[in-house]
Amino acid sequence: MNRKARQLLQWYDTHHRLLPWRIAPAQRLAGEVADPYRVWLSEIMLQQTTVEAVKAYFRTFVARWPTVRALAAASDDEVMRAWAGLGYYSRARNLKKCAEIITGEMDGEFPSTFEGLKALPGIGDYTAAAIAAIAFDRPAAVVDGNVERVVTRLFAITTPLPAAKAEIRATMQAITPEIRPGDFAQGMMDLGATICTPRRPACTLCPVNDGCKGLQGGYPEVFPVKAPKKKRPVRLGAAFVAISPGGSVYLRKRPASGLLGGMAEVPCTGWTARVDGDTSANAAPFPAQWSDSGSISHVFTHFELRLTVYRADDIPEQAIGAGWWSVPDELPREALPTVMKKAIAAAIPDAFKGRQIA
DNA sequence: TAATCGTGGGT
DNA sequence: TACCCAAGATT
Repeated sequence: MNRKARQLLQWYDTHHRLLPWRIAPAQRLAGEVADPYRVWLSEIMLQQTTVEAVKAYFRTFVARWPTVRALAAASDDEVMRAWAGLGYYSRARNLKKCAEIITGEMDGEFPSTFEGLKALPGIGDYTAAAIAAIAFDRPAAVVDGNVERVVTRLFAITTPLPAAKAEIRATMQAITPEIRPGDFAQGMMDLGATICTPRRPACTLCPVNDGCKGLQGGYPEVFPVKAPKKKRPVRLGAAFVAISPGGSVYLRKRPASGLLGGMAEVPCTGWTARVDGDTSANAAPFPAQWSDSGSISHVFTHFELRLTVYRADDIPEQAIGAGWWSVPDELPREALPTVMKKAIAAAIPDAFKGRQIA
């Protein structure tokens, strides 16, 4: 085993984070192996998402669906409702698809190889390598944002991301040990999350500082070098909150693909990342006494959306298109993305009973 | 390769 | 305020 891997594993043994999806150290030392289902579920949830945000969702999911078979047996809507608020909703759609494939075509067993895992929906290079290493003890090169930072610093890689990805992966592969590859991968990520941080890394506490080219150069924090990013446009639109005499809100389902695909919404004008929508009450989905309830702003990855919110009361609970009327008690359990909860809360301040929306 | 795809927290 | 960042995948 190479020197860096040995140092990193020794550090991980005493400094690893205790997380709900990891097996306890004592169990690990006793030879117990991680449950591939829990590893997979956590890795999907953790894609571009902070550990803190994932913890509660992970606990909810495993309590409700303890096995991949249980998840496969759930309805699409149940899964989308449970995922609401976590973002990147294609992950939830692919999660369900993947569970169905594993249950229906693989006898409930996850593939144990990188290639087999990567062929499944929602599993790309990172996730396939992570599951292979953590759940199946395969020496796959696990490269996430933490590893990109740690590796570019260790080896002073000056190629900008994303062009540097191939070089980083090859370097990670070269230092990944045959023994304990899963712990090595998790150790690299823990190191990036706690010591080798984006700003002001704690190099004096780093277990591999003796061989770090970035530290030797004097400015480890300049790594990884990244290509310049474009600025985020502002888009406009309107949202319409129709309320029945009983306090129900009219909702409809968004198209299965694209932004917020498959999630619930209040009727909106046709805003997209590229095009503004109408912001006037004239654009309402049906005629009513629409009154201005102010506006909300929501920041997506690639654009900012400003919605003018309109409200209309005492609308009879009649059929309108393909939507449905959601009673007050059900509203918090609908598959509403955060931007829609904000819009509804602008029109009905206590719609979510003071619960934290964002 | 470049866009698309959420949300929350930190500085 | 305005960025940056977070266990990326898909098209």
